[in-house]
Amino acid sequence: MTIHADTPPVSSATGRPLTKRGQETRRRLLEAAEQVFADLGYHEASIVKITEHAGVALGTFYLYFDSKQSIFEALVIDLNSRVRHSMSEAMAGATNRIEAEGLGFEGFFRFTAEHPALYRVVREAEFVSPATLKLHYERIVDGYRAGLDAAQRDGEIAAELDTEVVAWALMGAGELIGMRYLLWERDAEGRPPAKIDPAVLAGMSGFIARALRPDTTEGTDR
Amino acid sequence: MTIHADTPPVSSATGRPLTKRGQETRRRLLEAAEQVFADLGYHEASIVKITEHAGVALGTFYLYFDSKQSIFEALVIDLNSRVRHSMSEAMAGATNRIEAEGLGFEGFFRFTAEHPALYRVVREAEFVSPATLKLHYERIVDGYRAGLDAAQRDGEIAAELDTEVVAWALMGAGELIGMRYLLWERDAEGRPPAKIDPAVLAGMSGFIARALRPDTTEGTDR
Amino acid sequence: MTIHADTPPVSSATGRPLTKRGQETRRRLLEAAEQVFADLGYHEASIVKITEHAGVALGTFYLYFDSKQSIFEALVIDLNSRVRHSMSEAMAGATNRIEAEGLGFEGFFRFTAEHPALYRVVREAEFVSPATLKLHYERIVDGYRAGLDAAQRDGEIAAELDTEVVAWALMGAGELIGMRYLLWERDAEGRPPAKIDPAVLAGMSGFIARALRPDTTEGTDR
Amino acid sequence: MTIHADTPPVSSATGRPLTKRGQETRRRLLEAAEQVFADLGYHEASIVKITEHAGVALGTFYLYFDSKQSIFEALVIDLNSRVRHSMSEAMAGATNRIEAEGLGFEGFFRFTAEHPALYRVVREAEFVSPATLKLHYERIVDGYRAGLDAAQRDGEIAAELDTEVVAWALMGAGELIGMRYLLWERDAEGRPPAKIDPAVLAGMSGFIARALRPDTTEGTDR
DNA sequence: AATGAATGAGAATTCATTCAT
DNA sequence: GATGAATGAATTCTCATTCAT
Repeated sequence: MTIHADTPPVSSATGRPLTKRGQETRRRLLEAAEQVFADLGYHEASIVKITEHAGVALGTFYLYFDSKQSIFEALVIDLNSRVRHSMSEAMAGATNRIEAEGLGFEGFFRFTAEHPALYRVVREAEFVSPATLKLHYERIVDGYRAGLDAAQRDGEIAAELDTEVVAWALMGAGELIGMRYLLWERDAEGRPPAKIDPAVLAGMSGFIARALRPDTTEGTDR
Repeated sequence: MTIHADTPPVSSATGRPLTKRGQETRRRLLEAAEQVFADLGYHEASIVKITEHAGVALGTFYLYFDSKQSIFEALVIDLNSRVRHSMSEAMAGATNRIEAEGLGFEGFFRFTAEHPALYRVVREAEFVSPATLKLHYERIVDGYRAGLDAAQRDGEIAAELDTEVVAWALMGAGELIGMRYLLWERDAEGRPPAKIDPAVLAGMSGFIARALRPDTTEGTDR
Repeated sequence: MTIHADTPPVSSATGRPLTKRGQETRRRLLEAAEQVFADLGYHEASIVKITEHAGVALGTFYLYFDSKQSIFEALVIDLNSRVRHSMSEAMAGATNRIEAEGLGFEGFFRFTAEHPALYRVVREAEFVSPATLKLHYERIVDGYRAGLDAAQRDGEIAAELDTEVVAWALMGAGELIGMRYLLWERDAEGRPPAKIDPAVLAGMSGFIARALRPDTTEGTDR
Repeated sequence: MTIHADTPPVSSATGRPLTKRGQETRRRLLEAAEQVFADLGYHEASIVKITEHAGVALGTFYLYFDSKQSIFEALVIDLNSRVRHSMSEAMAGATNRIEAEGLGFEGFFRFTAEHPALYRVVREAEFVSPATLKLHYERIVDGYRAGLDAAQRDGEIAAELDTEVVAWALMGAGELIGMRYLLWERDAEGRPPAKIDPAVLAGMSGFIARALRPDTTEGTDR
């Protein structure tokens, strides 16, 4: 579970650049935060728990982050860049847009299964840091939408679709499917599934394919 | 904003049946809680704020509810029954299933616009009371699914759809659309819209209609 | 060491009027605060120490005061009204203004000896609550000045004196004399004096009398 | 604002003599401390702020001073020697003792106007380092008193005055006048006065002159 | 000499819950 | 039924000081 930063100019809470040792400590705090937030949610998590998990003293936290909220925001942003990375990687092998959507969801679900923090943390962000939450969704939706727009231009999906609305709908669909079939699902021994049930993924992909496909017959769009 | 209980045998925290005066107090507490939770979210809300809003003394709260969590759960359940009522009412006028889905969403969005608490409160429930959250979603999804199953039997929607997966996807899609276009949207004066933008609703309905429509007669496409 | 309030409409931190029990608790907190601030100064004092001294729980403090600063301000104001009371009582028996000034100082020193908090607390107020400090000094100075003005009108003290400047000078003189000869003075056993050394008081009174006395001779000026 | 030390054998916290570079660093720390303490008071000041202001690293502080309290004491002592220097310089031109007192006050006020730190810092010393505070006052008072004693011997001031008490009284009077008319006074633009209002100085000098002047015999004054 | 990361005790403050009236 | 004073555990955050580099 490495934190690969979108934010290479890593700096402390006071804005100073960090020494190597400092960067290492900051990284440990972020990883601990991911774990703790994922396990307990934002409100049950505490800075004490994060620092204990990270193996540093309480005061050390404040060398790197201003507050619980600020590490939370850093984490959401980090997770966001990782999930998008995971999705675009998954979509790379697609031969057409509709297939790409399916693969994108697969990447999304894979990331979710491996990082349940994403869900928990993001959904709690609504009250904690609405702007960050918005940013998170918008970034994903923007990516979706760009793909849908391109596909529309190429005639691979129906021209009449409102790509923005569709992108938000797909985002929401994916989120709830992930919650239902990954976070809530338990096998016989009460363990969460390592990956999403292929049947569910197929059902989801089929649903999307049907919604997106261009209107039949001789001449398609508009 | 009346609380019309699904739970008519209203009783106090101690399990005793309530006098008329008691029922009135309980109702005022629930209404205050809806307001306060909607405004502040679960964690920022406090029992003092709820009782102040309700115009009763702090101690009175505990005559009616065991804890902060318990009034929260009561509220989620109440809201759930109200939103489902709102949706089925909206769907009543439909002439076919696909139209019904669109109308159902309209009802859902209308309720959301009028009761933003639903969103906020429900999404926070994940950590506060996961079982209640599950129950909330499952109740709605079950309704959806029953409709989809019936429609499938009647050939009004595609037979190959996995109705359970579709129901969860639609639930998620509706939730995020509502969040994006109702809760986050602001007009020029910074006021939230009273109802959802018809274009968005149309986009959403079209999206769903495309996804659900049966495959064209003689030869299914693709 | 009773707190006799200038502020009879005693109310809690939230502004509500208090029950009898509440008033009693508030009083105990103020008395404890006087003790603790006097012993330790503002910064070393802590709310825990105050509540322990008062024999109430930590949280109880916040039912009555917003913050450490707010109880401090309440205390300064209370002490101010008490010291002025003590001074005017002492001056009551005087047959002329110059004698009154001497007796006023005596009252001031007596109060200081009995309530060392006044000094300590007031002098620390400069950074903690400058407005309160100003108010404290101004109230005393205003009293002084009014007396001096009246005496001037009656020809009991020199007409050429700038009564405002003199009032501030006397206030400062009294303060430092009190500090030096009451707070810092220790007898053979290391105990503070119960009252000021009469010789010092005489020296001080003489000094003031000389400064204030009207210019000699036949006809007082103006 | 140079720190001209009374303590030429400057040494580090460990007692070692300092190199030239070390002396420079120490000086910068003291100057920064004067600024920071003056602006924020003792408790709000922090070592980080002092080192940042001085442009050195945090750890460097402890090469030169044992603790926050120790730099504070060094500063009080430095300020004390400077204010006394300023006063004796001002008194140098006097032709008699009573005039000298007036000029001394003028010097005191001038220093105060230029170095508001003196006040703020000294008055906070009561709890932080009582011994240092005592020392500060005693040094000034001793100077005063020596002058008064000499004047008494020469018959320039009244023989019956208790010079020690008078010296303390004058010290206190000067302090409060300075606080009131320099530190609290603000012109129309909210800026502090660069020097004391001449009318106040005259009022103060007159007050002192009256108090000190020898008793008439046949006809002394004016 | 200088640096700055790390420490951890201690401070203020909040709030769900209890209970005597 | 209703009240509201009291509780105290838990939380966030600060900062003087230490020490390895």
